[in-house]
Amino acid sequence: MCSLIIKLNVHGTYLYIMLEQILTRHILKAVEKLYSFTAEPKMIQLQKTKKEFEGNLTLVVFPFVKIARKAPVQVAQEIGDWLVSNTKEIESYNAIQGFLNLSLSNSVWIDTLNTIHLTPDYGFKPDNGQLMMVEYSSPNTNKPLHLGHVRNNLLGYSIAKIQEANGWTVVKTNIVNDRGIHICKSMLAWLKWGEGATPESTGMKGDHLIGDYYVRFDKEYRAQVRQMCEQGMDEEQAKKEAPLMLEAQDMLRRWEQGDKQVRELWEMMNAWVYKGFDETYSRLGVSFDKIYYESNTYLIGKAEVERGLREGLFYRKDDGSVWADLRSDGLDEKLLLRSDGTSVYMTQDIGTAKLRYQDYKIDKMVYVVGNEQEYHFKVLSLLLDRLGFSFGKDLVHFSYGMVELPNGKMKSREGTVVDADELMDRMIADAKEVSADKVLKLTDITSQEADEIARKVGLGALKYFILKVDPRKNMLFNPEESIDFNGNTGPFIQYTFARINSVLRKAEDEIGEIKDDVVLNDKEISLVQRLTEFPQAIEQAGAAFSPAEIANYCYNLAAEFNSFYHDYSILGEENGAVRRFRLLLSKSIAEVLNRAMGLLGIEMPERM
RNA sequence: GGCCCCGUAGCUUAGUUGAAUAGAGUGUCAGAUUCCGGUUCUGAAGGUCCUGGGUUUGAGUCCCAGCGGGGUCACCA
Repeated sequence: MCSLIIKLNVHGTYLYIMLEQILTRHILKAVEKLYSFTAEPKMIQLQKTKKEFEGNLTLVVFPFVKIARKAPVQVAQEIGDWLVSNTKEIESYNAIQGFLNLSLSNSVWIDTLNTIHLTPDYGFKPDNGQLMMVEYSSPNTNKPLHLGHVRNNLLGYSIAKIQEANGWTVVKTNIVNDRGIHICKSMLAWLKWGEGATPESTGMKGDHLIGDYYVRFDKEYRAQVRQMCEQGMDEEQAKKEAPLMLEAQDMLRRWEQGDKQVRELWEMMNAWVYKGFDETYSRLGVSFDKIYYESNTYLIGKAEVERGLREGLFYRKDDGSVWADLRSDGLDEKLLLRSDGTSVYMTQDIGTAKLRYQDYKIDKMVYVVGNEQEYHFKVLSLLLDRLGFSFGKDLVHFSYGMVELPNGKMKSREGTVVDADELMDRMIADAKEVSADKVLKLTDITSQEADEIARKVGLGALKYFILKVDPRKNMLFNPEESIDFNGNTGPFIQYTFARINSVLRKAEDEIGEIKDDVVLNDKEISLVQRLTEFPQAIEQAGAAFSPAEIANYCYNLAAEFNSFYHDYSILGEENGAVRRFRLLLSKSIAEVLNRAMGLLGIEMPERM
């Protein structure tokens, strides 16, 4: 029997032509024979049959009604008749209005499941020979990571995994904003009020220690401004002339001049922060292949802007500032160098791009940055294109919505943030509490294993909570309400996985390829059909830059399995052939769930 | 004000290229479980898909206008 899934061996990997494509071909042929019309594949609209109707896949026949010049039902019947008598995959049909519901033969499903089982990397595409760089995280070094960064990191890591599954070679990168006035503020506050405090002396994580001085600076600075206003000074003027601000600016100048003392302090404090970040990243389970620092790229950016100036791409105003005129592209004029010659954010991004382009053959550049910076990336795209970077024009700004608290936006300076480290601690503690009595039932478990399970479940809940929502949407996080562990959540899917594994452990020797002698029930068919949708889910998630689509797929698959599991026994099934089928089905589902959740950066516990 | 994004059950949300009676979760109420592991399953209740036009055999989805929310338009990053 010819396999329904055609396998083409290309460099050791498989290409799939799944159910829909096979059926599409059959239908094209049917239309050709019946109506002497060569239809385009685009006209074949196949969708999953709704559960209130009989069938697996449904053809929408409206597009052919005009060609056939017959009533929709009649067209559906004619195509249905043709398919049943001329193909071996389609066993029966029913036609309701303009909808042709097709039922596939039992052996199709068995063959499909066997193929999925025997295919390594099922659902993943072969190498497309192209390189995609994904920039994400991009922290400032003056404060610890908060919930907003968590969303960024999870989205960035996940999209990198998803694009890898779509055949790209992905380089994950991070641009650390390690220079600028904000860092000088932390440094200055530490000098003034730190009394030599170090992470070692205080027992604090370095990033938190520095963050406290950033907050301290702001507090003292505002007090100064208030005082100056009380003495009759205009607020705008006070903000500019407050001694603390002047000192910070002076420090930035000394930094730019390479002042030894300032540079040493800067390096010491940054090292503390990096150590703290590394810990957070590692707990969060994200990583980078290459890290860039703005202190290394801003000068390159300046040089690029000056080259653009020489080549007539940009122009200089009387005060010495350098600008790009983007009005012909519907945008405005954009500052590239200040009148004192120093660089701005845009300059740095140009420099970073240049350096990356030297380091890698980038075919596609993706920036994972909040939607508040959409204008910036529109401009950056135009500027890079003008400067001759091939990836500039088609760069992707993977723009995502803000995480809001019940009382509005998070503000680091005001201390109204949900700290990333604390949040992870809390999630893991919650997971531990929720599972405490259940884990105790697993008598052979060590406390170390229990901790590991709590870690996976707690982080799984957090990650899924964030990744399941459409990245474009702003999301609300209420610190008062804990993240759920029931319903459409990470632990729900993890639990399904753990449960399947529990079954499989008891029948390992029975798992393997199955023969064509089992008649499947509706839920089994539906589950196999779900499995066939996995490659599509990956493709769509990649095209739409949406980890949420993977999360959705996982939920539907897990929910459907649980319903099946409730209705039918696997190990208790007496018919050996049926039992073997159910075992293989369960195993395939567990594998797909595991791989899919892996694309979200979520680890799956074997037991929980 | 210009430009961009969002608006679906009380809350959180799914709904790719238009397609059958708009799906879930949560919360509320009512049930199931001799267990292969109840973080499960089944059911009830809950909808002017922001509003009004338009295109179409067919609109939550596409187009136009408006309303509401957010963002952005810095010699900040």
